[in-house]
Amino acid sequence: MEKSITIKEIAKLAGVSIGTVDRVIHNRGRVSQETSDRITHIAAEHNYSSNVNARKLRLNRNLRIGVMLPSNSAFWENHKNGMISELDQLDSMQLEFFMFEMNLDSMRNTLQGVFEANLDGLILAPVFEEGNALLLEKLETTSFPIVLIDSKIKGWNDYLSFIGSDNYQSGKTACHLLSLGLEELKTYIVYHSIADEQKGAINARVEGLKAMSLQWPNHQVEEVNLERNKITQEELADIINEQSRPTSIYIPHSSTFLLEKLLTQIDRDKTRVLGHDLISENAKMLESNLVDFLLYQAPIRQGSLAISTLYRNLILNKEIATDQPMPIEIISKHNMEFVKR
Amino acid sequence: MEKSITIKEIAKLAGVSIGTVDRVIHNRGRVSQETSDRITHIAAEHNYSSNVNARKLRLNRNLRIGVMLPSNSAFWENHKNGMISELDQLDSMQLEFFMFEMNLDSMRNTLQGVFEANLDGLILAPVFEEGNALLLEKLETTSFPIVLIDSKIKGWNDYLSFIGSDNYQSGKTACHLLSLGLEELKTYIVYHSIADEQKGAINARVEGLKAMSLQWPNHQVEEVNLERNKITQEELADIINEQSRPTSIYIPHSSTFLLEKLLTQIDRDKTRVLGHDLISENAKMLESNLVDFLLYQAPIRQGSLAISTLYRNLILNKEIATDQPMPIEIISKHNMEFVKR
DNA sequence: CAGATGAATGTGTACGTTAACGCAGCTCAA
DNA sequence: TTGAGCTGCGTTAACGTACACATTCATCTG
Repeated sequence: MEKSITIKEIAKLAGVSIGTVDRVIHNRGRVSQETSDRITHIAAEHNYSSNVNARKLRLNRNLRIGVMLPSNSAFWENHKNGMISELDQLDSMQLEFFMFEMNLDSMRNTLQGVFEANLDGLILAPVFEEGNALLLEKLETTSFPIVLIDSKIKGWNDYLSFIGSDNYQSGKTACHLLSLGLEELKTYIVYHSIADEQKGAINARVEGLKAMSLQWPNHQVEEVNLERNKITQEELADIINEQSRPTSIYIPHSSTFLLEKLLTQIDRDKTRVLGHDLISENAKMLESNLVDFLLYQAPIRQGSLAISTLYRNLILNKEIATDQPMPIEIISKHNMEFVKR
Repeated sequence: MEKSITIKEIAKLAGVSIGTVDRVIHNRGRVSQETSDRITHIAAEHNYSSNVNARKLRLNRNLRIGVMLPSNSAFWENHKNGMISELDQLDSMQLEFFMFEMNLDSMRNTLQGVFEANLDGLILAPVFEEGNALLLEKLETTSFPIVLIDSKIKGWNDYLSFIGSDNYQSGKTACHLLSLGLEELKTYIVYHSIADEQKGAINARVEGLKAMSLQWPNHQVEEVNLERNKITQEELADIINEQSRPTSIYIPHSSTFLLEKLLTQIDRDKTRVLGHDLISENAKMLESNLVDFLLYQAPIRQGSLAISTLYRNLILNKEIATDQPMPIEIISKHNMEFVKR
């Protein structure tokens, strides 16, 4: 943390005024090539970086950070809360939310808003895959840093940082927890009311679980989509209860709480249940022992990390890791209250 | 984030110069009571808070943060790394380490160093209980903020913030994981080479596990202290293997890795194993399936949180939560690589 | 050759806070 | 009576950056 050289010192070394140095540093032109080179060289040599406080004092304005998320989903509330509370702990930044629906028109509109807003940075959850082409068009022309959250965009890696967890791996973790201590197992992967924006994550999780289950011949896996298979929760409960083997239910998305009927009617002594995401409805189900574990990607922390990432980049001028993987947390009734931070 | 009033504005409102306002704010005296009251009143009314950037620019010095930890323990390495990497992401602070041994003389010496060092803040792990009286003496006279990490000090609550996890609760979590899916269970709590500074934590964990096990009559718990009971790992392995019931081994401290002999000789199909702390030796044991789970209190995050807490308090002048509980993380082979951050 | 043009560079000021310094006017002991 | 010291206050120079504006000087135009 040695002090960096100042523009004043550079000016003296280069034999010019600080105005000239300033023009070079912000390349605002109007400086001869010669002088410019000399200054650039000196700055590099002493690895100049601008004094954060002086700059902030001088500019005396908030950076405007855009947040572009799907609207109307409990899933993103925690991310938002994380961002807001982190912001509250920092300074010099303000948030502007741009919510989009999962369709092309909405995406187009929202994008227009985002890129007219004259932002200094953007936090983006590119979970609407069909809209990514639209996104890419715009993203390629931007100059401000972009933090991707939850998902990446195929074929584009000009982002500042990615924050998210590895869903494939969390599927494997799920498998491990479900089969722990058992000699044979039948696992039902149950889908119900899946939100579009979660589809990518769900697929990866299921693939992870399946891959892991193959390593162990006594573990049979079956997928049940309540809507598509036209089966009620009661009917499924009956099927599960008829199984002679130990069974487990894996719900690879956040709407675990919608399966209350199913879970109250199965034989919980014989069936282990694992869901995703610690939203409050799901927390209640842990509490009442309807669910054994939830896997959790710490959305509050993801949100706060997204903000602090931009703070560190834009305000403190720090290097940022391209990938910031989030841990997959295993939540049981007993550690849940400590996880919410 | 509306802008606060500036001293210049206060000065104008109070009809005095900024110098006077400054003296009042930093109560450096030499101001009449009348004037002082008037200024205080105006400042409060407009809830003045000093501009962080201007102050930092003016002072232009690093805050000196002391870190007081037990020396020579792998357990604290992660905390330190967390602090250092967080510091690297911030600015205006520098660390000074003061390590102590677990005896009164060392504690006395270290304390002397700490309080002669003219610090602006302190991060303290008060894990040497016998030394707490010594600590208290000094702490009561200090003016700088203190962040407690890992443990609190009985009868003293004048700290800025406490960062740590609930060991009693993590014992309960352990019990839950160990008994999951089983109809009866014999759990061996195994102690081996306990470091003094972990004793408090260990007791709480064991209490948590025992309390939880009482809720379930088929769960019998036995404690084995390898040193005190003069029993070898091989002998214990034999005893465990003779059990007809399913068994589990709970190691409530970080030196799980020292029990390799025991763990290689037990029947792993019948015995579930749970340890603490994701130090690299333990990680290897997860990897090689000698251990099923590790409970983890995220020391890297504790370290970085301690630093950012002081940053937010000292530099950004933010309110700080008195308690910052850390989640108890459950680590298995499959999510471990994502936890190390 | 006066005057305009424009490129290259210097100057001045502001951002808000801090703290050293200075200046009256006063008290009080030598 | 003098001057040392105190009280209450104002003034001012930094801190480093950013940017509007001013200055210089060479070149070009009519």
